[in-house]
Amino acid sequence: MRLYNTLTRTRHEFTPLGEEVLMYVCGVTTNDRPHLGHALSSIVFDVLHRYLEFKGLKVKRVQNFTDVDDKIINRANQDGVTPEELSERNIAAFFEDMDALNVRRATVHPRATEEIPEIIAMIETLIERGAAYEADDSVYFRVRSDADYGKLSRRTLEDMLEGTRFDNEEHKEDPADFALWKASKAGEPAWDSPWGQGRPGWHIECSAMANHHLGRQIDIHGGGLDLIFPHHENELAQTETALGVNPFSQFWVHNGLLKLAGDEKMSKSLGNVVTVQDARAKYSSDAIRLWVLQSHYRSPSVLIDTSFDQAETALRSIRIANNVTPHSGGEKFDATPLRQRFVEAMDDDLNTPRAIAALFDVCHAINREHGAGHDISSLKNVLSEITGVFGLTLEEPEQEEQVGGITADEVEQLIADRATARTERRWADADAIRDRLQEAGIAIADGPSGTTWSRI
RNA sequence: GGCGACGUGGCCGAGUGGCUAGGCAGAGGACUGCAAAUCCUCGUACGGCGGUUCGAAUCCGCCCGUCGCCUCCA
Repeated sequence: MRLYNTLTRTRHEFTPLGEEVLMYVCGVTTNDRPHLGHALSSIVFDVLHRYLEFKGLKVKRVQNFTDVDDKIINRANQDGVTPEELSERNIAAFFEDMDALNVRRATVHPRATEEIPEIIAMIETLIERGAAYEADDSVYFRVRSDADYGKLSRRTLEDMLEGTRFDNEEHKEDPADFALWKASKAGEPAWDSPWGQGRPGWHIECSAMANHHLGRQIDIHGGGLDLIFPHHENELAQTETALGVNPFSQFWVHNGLLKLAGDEKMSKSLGNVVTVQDARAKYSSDAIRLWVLQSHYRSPSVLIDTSFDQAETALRSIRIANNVTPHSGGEKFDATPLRQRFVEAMDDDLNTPRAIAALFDVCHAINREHGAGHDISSLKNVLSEITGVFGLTLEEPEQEEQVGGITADEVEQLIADRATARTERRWADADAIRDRLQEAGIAIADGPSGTTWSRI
């Protein structure tokens, strides 16, 4: 398959370096519950993982938690809890939300605070190599020591310095240098280090965790577009310098960001953050995933008020096709060309919108060919392969028993009553029963072999 | 200021030179007692102005508009 690589700004053929695909995806900072942007990113890399497995590859995926930083400390103080408690709570929330969205867990979910020895060791290596220096109990990366610095975000140090105000309160040699280790203030979480009590900088965590769990060179490094600079630029510089490897990651894969109607960015300051919890209270995980996958992963995804409703409606037709039971006999329909369309779309830089078009065509073919008396078992197999890669469960939405909630037995009884009314041509009575069922959230369909029903 | 992305039919959203995207909404038809679902058919879209070309949504130039990053960020 071909994948777009932010480092080269082109698409090229993806081949893992070793027997297993090594993939590192930047996870969340545990200062709050996950929002839809986190869900979007997690779903994208979950689908990439699933698709690589579909292609027969073994995948080891690591997704970290940044569980110590300024935002966590501030938020914990504000909420009157310890940073550890806050992180613990939000890590639990992350798993709760992502599990609900059917995002498969990574092979390893390391936490920065549990990787302090690895982080310190890497910082020491950087100092030994002359790429880092201690100043005022903190340690900084010497950006000028890396001739390649800026290659991922394609900006030069001059670009960065121009038009940017660096705070120079710290004792940096160069304003563009960044912290590897931060001396802690009183009352802040702190670990012992050769430079005194402190905590790791943001970027070095990922370098250390990727190295610890995946090795010195990896295949795919993922994250949101907003992480390219400075996070990934710095992570790349550190790792390539410390480990003497180039490239640290074959592919840098970045997902586009979630936007709201009116091209507005979702952000705390605008007060428009939609949490995963809020979204899944109203919509199925399938609808959220389908919405995410209906636009290309590198494009910005614009969430409008009808987005999830549209996805729910679209999903119903996929479920209907999924519920069709193939005839045992009949001419066999060959689903290979449709499967091929799916594969070609996914092979082309994970083009899920085109892959979804193939999925809907599979659904239409199921209905059409089954209606024509053909054997659709191969279509059903392809449908299940595709929905598996997309992580769609196709479960009927669990609906609370509505006002005048109704049991299955009662539904069967009402349908029987209606059948009687229909044979007696009492159409008004029959329609009244149908209306009543509809109000209770039951849809019925009259088919050649009788009436079937489902909760809507 | 630097770097980058984008502007597609009512809405969402694929598509990098000729060949059906797809979804939602809508219209007509088939089926049905009527529906629902399903199936068939339909919209001839590509910000504007030029240019290149036999041919452009797709390449080039200019203009208009929108957005992202530039040490909080998936």
